[in-house]
Order: sequence, then C-alpha cells, then structure tokens
Amino acid sequence: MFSKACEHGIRAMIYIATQSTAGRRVKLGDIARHSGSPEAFTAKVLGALSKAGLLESLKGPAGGFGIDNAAKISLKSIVQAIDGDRLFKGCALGLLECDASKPCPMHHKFGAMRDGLNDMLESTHLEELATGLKSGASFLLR
Amino acid sequence: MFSKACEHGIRAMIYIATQSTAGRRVKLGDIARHSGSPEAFTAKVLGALSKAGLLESLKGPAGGFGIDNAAKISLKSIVQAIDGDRLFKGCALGLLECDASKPCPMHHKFGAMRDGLNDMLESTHLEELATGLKSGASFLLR
DNA sequence: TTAATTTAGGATAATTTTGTCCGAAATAAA
DNA sequence: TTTATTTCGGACAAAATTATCCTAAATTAA
Ligand code: SF4
Ligand code: SF4
Repeated sequence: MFSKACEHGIRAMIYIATQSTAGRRVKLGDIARHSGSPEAFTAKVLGALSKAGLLESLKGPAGGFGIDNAAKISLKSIVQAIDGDRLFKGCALGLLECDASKPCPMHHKFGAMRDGLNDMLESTHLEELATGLKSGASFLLR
Repeated sequence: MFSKACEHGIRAMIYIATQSTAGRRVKLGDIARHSGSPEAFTAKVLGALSKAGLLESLKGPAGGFGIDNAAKISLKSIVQAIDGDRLFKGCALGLLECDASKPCPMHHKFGAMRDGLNDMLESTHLEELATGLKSGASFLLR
C-alpha cells in the first residue's frame, strides 16, 4: 500500500508529534529508535518532509526536528510528500492515464475504494494519532 | 497498491476471460498484446496463476491459456496468488504483526479501509469485468 | 576562535522487483 | 516418426527501492 519510505516517514512524524510541545526538538537518533526505522534512511525521508514544509529542522547542538501544528498536518500530505500522487491518481491496473471517459475494467469498483482511502487520509491528522500513542492506546514498535 | 506483476496478471486474466468460451485457448502472444504487458513477464505471472488453479494451460500447437469459470474467480484470489496476503494482513505502518490488542496508531482508521478493499476484491469476479470489456464499456489498453 | 553537536546531501551498496533469454518438455499434426 | 508449436522453468539482466556511509555545513557553547 505505502512504500517503506512512507511507512518510516509516517511513524517518524507520529513520534515527533508526540514530543513537539512548546517548540521542543527531537534528535534523529531518538526518532529512529522510537519509530523503529534505520537512522540514515529516516534522515532521507525527514529531509523530504522538511522540504515539503511539514517539519521544522535545525542543525547544531540543541537542534533536531519538530512539528509546529500537528493538528493541521494530514496523513495525506505526508503520503503525498513521499510517495507522490500514484496512490490517488494512478490507475488500479497500471494504465497510463486514469480517464473516466475511457475507463479500465476496474474503474467503477476501484474508484469508490480510492475515494474512501483519500477521504480517510485527508481527514486524519497527526495530532489525533500522536494523542493515541501518548495515551498508550496505540504502539509504534513491535 | 498492487504490484506490477499483479497489474499484469489481472489485465491478462480479464482478457483471457473475454476469449474463453467453450474451452477455447488463447496464446501467450495474444494475451500479452491485448493486455499491454511484456510477453516473458506475463508468462511468469500466468505460471503462478496456473499453479494456483485459477487458469488452465496446455502446451503444444492449439495450446494456450483458458479460464473455465470466470464467474467463480474473484479479484481477490488473483491478487492473493500473486501478491500474497500483504495487502490484506500487513500493517499499514509496516509493524511486524497486525494485532488488534496492540494496535498501531492507524489501526482503527485503516482497518475500515482495508475491509472495504477486501470486500470489493472478494465480491468482484472476472466475468463481470470481462463482460464490460467485451461490451466496449471499458478498456485494457491506453 | 575553537570544539562539539547535529542536520544536509551526495556517493555507494544491498535488496527486491521487474523484465529478458533460452533451452527443455509437452502436445498435435503431418 | 518427424516437425512445428507452445508452455515451463531456470538463469540472467536491468531498474527501482531500500539502506548505509561519509563529508560538509550550520549552530551552539565554551
Ligand atoms: S479503474 Fe478507472 S479510475 Fe480506476 S485507475 Fe483504472 S481507469 Fe482510473
Ligand atoms: S493499523 Fe492496526 S490493523 Fe492496521 S495494520 Fe496497523 S496494527 Fe494492523
């Protein structure tokens, strides 16, 4: 469904969100450890998210990563920043274009599914996921 | 969403289904041409589907591939034969197990989505897709 | 200014997925 | 039996994804 890069990115973002109160920064090492991702690869993914404006980063001692507005960051914006639009725009059967006027055989059935996925990712924000994690209702490592 | 192998496989199966009346066989070359897939790779995928019992194959002249019971073959059985269970059982965030008693932060939101996908793939059968394609309501090439 | 810390980014490596090639095996017809 | 046709299967190649490594740049504090 999502690429590994995207899975790493989402887990990292959720963890960062749990730690980002009052402009606090988290270091890459902590993020990797708490989200169960390889450190160097996580750095790459965070770079992309940072460039997309979903994440603040600061170099040097007392530097690290932080999220200002977890309530405003949707899962969709994260997925889009890492995996692009393929999940939202691409054809289920891999046809070059997804065109309702010349639909592939799965067009109708798949469209509903994809809209559901889209809505879910658009309406889910980092804050609620981070809250669940902080409260112990959900987990990032296993 | 689906792997390339799976996309090729589904397209091939739909085309074969359109041609499989009265035990008629279709040759690999025709399948590849009409489903827009590379021939040799398609052979690999069809091999897997054949081994999974979703497809009859016969060697030699007048041989080829055919589908007996398109009405009984669900999309899910095809996806499962090629991509395995990852889409149905794997964790959205890549955690090793998907366990409702120790859920990942996306568990609830994602579960609904995945159930929807599962139902759609289970309830969609080759026959209806082939019918749409034969009637000109949908297309395989673009 | 110097040293320590931490992200940024490019080069490289490993792995997985995708795709190709070719000979062997099966089948049917001549 | 011989020949032509077609799938089968393994080896191989290419490309994409995932992951690591190392140096540079920025920042802070001593
Ligand atoms: S099924 Fe239709 S809408 Fe869905 S990807 Fe294919 S062409 Fe696009
Ligand atoms: S969100 Fe829950 S159900 Fe979905 S994959 Fe993760 S652990 Fe499994």
